Amino acid sequence: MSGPPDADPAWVLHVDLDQFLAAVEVLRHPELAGRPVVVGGRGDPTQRGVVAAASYPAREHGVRAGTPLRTAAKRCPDAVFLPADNPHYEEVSERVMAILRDTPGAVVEVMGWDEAFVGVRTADPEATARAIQAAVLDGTGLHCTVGIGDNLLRAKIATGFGKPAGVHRLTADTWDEVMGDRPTRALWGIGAKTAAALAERGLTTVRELGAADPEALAAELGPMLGPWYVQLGRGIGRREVSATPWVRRSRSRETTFQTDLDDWDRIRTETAALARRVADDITADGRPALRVAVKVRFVPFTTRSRSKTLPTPTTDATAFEAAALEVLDRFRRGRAVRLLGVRAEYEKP
DNA sequence: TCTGGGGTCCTAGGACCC
DNA sequence: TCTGGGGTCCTAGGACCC
Repeated sequence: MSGPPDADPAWVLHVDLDQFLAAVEVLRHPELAGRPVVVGGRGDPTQRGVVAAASYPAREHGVRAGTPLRTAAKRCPDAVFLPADNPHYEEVSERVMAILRDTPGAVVEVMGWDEAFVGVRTADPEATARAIQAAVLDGTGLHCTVGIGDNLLRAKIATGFGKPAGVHRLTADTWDEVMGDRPTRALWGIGAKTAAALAERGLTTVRELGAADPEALAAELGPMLGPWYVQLGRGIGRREVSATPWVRRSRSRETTFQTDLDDWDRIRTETAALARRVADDITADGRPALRVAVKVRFVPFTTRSRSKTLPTPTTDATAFEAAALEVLDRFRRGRAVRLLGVRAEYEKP
């Protein structure tokens, strides 16, 4: 499917909305502009919960996604705390994605509420990036950053250099110069645990990882993961943006309780309620569940899961609930519980 | 720092079958 | 009788991402 010889080159643009949830809240509460805004949980910093998004003024106080709300309130007492309003964010996100799809010649692959890859053929990707920024701002009032790359990995990483509201390009030509000396943690797909595991093997920088032996890492870190990490170190990744609609593999609901649960009857009741919510979701999806899983987080924070393949795939709420309770009863009782979760798994697409 | 909620994919061991 | 090898499914856990 290569184009004519003089066709414009293919580029991957990674479009990422800046401080998305906080920006959306400021849009509908204009008096909050310029103030530290923290979105997360029920919007009550005395309750259990973490920050889903913080505005830049809040980030200056060390508040970021994942910070416990209580901690955020200590670090930034002047912050405005708001509950997460997911349905609204979904709606705004849809409008943004529609704007991206209106980009001439664009293939759009949505990655989440606030980001998407856009594949385009052009001689001037920066111009396309600026046009997208202008269209998104004009259509929604939101700012975004655009990373430009010769594959998805590099475009995604480029975005980090363009924040906020900028455009940045990262390609094979500049990879080593820009990324070579950085820690492996800077790569998309390498988290704290993997970075530590790599460091134990003497691989601390992106350059070192890229020069590592894939076979050796396969033996130590997994047959697929090991070689993939080396590819990451080299900046190699998928080049084609896919517009194929995403097909979900599972549905889940979970709750952290404000006070720990001791009573097993109550734990069963709560599990049954979660199972019914999941059953509603799978009914809405119109796909039978093949498997049910129950997750229990015990005090202080030990998390365990149990699951079973259903004798018959089902969308029936009563059967699903009964199966969830059956799985729950396989846990050891007697320890206090802070979180319960129920998940349904679908057939592989 | 006292740690949400919703997802995806990979790994490894055991069961089971031929 | 004491011993193969491959394939697939099931299950639990880990790691990562938004």
